[in-house]
Amino acid sequence: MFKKVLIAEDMEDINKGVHTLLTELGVTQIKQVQYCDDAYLKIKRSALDNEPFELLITDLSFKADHRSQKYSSGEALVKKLKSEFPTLKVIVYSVEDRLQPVRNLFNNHGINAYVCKSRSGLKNLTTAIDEVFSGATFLSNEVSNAFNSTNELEIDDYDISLLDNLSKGLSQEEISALYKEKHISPASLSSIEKRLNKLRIQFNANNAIQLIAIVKDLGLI
Amino acid sequence: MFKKVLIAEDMEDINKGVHTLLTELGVTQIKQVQYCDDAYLKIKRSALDNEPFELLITDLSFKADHRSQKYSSGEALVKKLKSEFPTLKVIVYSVEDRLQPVRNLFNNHGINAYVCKSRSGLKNLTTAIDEVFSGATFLSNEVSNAFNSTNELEIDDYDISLLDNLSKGLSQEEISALYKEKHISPASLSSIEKRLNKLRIQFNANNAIQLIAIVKDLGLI
DNA sequence: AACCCCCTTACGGATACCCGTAAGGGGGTT
DNA sequence: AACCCCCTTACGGGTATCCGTAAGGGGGTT
Repeated sequence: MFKKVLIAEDMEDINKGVHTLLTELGVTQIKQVQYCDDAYLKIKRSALDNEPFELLITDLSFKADHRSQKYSSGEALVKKLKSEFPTLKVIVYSVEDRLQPVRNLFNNHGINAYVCKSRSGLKNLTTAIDEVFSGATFLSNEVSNAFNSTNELEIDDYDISLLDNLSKGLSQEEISALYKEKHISPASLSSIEKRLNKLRIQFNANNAIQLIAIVKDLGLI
Repeated sequence: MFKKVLIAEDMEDINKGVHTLLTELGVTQIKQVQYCDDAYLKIKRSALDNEPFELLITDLSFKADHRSQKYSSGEALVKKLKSEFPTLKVIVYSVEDRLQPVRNLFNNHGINAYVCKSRSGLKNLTTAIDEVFSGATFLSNEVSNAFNSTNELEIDDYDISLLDNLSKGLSQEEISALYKEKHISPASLSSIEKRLNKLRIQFNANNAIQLIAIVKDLGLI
């Protein structure tokens, strides 16, 4: 079993619950932090001291408060840590159950497990820790179809950018002008109309208003 | 202090944390449930047995699973309970920090306290329990300006209905026709346009698209 | 090179949205 | 009754959107 584990979780009750679990699993060195920056510093410090953490269990969302943070989310923290300490195992433990963010964490940041906080969250977390310790990955069944491929979308970053700009109040013509300026292609009004038309069909929306409402609900923007 | 308290919270780790807290506060009879329907049944049962619960601490969101539920959210549960057992004290303990839902819980359902889950969640919960026990109400400072009046809005149910129909893809003309059919006033296209114009100004939106994006973020619809 | 496919772009018409102006119609005040 | 205020409604013009059609252009195949 892991010997040295760090828990990053801003809510004290959950933090306590995970700590209890780890103790039961026989982890001897458990540290807890409530801020992302503290997590980074602790892991950095331990690495320098040649007593590195083997596993990080982290939440995704950390409420902002008076302390200003360099890393404001679990995602930012994981991104930084995985690039600097590739051997560190990371389990994300979050309520987030949208597929897109989960895919992103695996594909772009290389996390080792994703566990949804839920009724059986702690049980899943136990399994995840076992799996990760044995070198495998783990995915809660709430989000198990994140890699089902056939699922939703072939919506790319361009589509997201389009929807995002729309939701910010830009007209399609303004988006066109913006893309021409930033040399993003396609930039013509006509192409933007076409792309939005495709998205409307894909999401079964009558108009741009409903389209934005739908993708907001899905958490795409 | 309260003698008999029920905790309704689907996540086992938090549930456990709250239980520990209550024990430390000297509450002798603590029951825990992970489903809204169980909460209702337990409270009903205890009332019939003349050993009623004095306090309910409940979450708002309960993840749906295989068990179909009559009350799917903490709000539905609270609404039902407060109408049937007006003397039951209710503390809502949730991550939700949008002002509108909080206002709604106090104004329409008569809850006694609202505590945001956060770093200092358990501490706030302790205060809330004390306050409620002494007959007062409590509001986490994360949402303390829910009743600041000068804050946002005088947006009424009509506005919400308008925004909701817009987000469902209806054109303004279709909404007009719908309102005429359902005898909702004002129903004319002109009035609907005016109302939406007011909302756009109020929320600083360039167009209907951005307006919907904003009110979705605020959780108004 | 000639060909084909797909993506980008341009244009035009129908519809919807945005905005100002103005007329009708209660409800309360004098 | 006459007046005023506010809300509802009607109408018209400008702009944005939705949607079809068609022309240009790069990349790969024969």
